[in-house]
Amino acid sequence: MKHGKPRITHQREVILEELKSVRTHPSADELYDQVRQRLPRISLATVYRNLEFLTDQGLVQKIEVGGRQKRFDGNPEEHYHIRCLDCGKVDDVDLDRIQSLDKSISRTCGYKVIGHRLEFMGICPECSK
Amino acid sequence: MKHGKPRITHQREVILEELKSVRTHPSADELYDQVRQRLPRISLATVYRNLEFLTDQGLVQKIEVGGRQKRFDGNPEEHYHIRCLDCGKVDDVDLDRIQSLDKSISRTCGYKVIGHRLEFMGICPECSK
DNA sequence: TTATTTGCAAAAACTTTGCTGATAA
DNA sequence: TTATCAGCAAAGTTTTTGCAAATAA
Repeated sequence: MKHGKPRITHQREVILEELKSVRTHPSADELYDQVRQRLPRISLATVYRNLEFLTDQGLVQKIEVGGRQKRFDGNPEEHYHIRCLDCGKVDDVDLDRIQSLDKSISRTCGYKVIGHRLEFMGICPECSK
Repeated sequence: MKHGKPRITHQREVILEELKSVRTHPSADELYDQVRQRLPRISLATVYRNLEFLTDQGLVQKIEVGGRQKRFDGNPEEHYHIRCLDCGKVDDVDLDRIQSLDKSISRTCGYKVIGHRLEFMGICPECSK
């Protein structure tokens, strides 16, 4: 974005590995806690900067679901999520991306449609009990 | 939520009127600027508190699209939005709510599905020029 | 060597909260 | 009258940034 050739730093590798190792969709500070178990002296700013970097590189994705904090997903493929309205957990949803939506909206709204984001909301099995 | 019988204050009325009067989807501070033209001594905290109140009452809705700030919509009916990736503007999208999605997800993911949110992303006509 | 990255601290951006006086009913 | 609400200021939460030291290549 603003710099020259990116470097592969240890922090960067560990952040990517840890994010890819979980199926949850952690916020930056949750991932920070996780990464600190391997790199106790890492800073939260480094986690934020690298999550931004990895997102720009297309290696992970930033997901902006409801709630206050942004979350990150080790799977860069576009897919949909469901969020528990009780505990806030975010899971993946098994539904093919609906390509036809973008085309149908392009025809009606005057925007150049680039993509869409679909998020389901519900109560997870644990919270349902 | 925590109080007894709500009152109809002047601030509350003006905030609701102003939000209903625009088709944009202002953030709290944008609406604050707008409302201040009629109530110069209102505080941003009052705007935040009343937007929360009006949302709880189902008179408006809080929309949590991409970007940093939450936005508010004077139309409480569920509908979809499209956001310009260039200027950040949010418009309504003319597409019926896809009820079938919730049912199909209920069958596959174990969640009790309550609803969904669909947001399109694109470039608005002005930014396309 | 040297340009990029880190850690730290400070700032920024956005939102919520405590308190006292004002006000709707 | 009185419980709710507003305004103000302060604090809380999340994210970003400036800078000097560390480091990948």
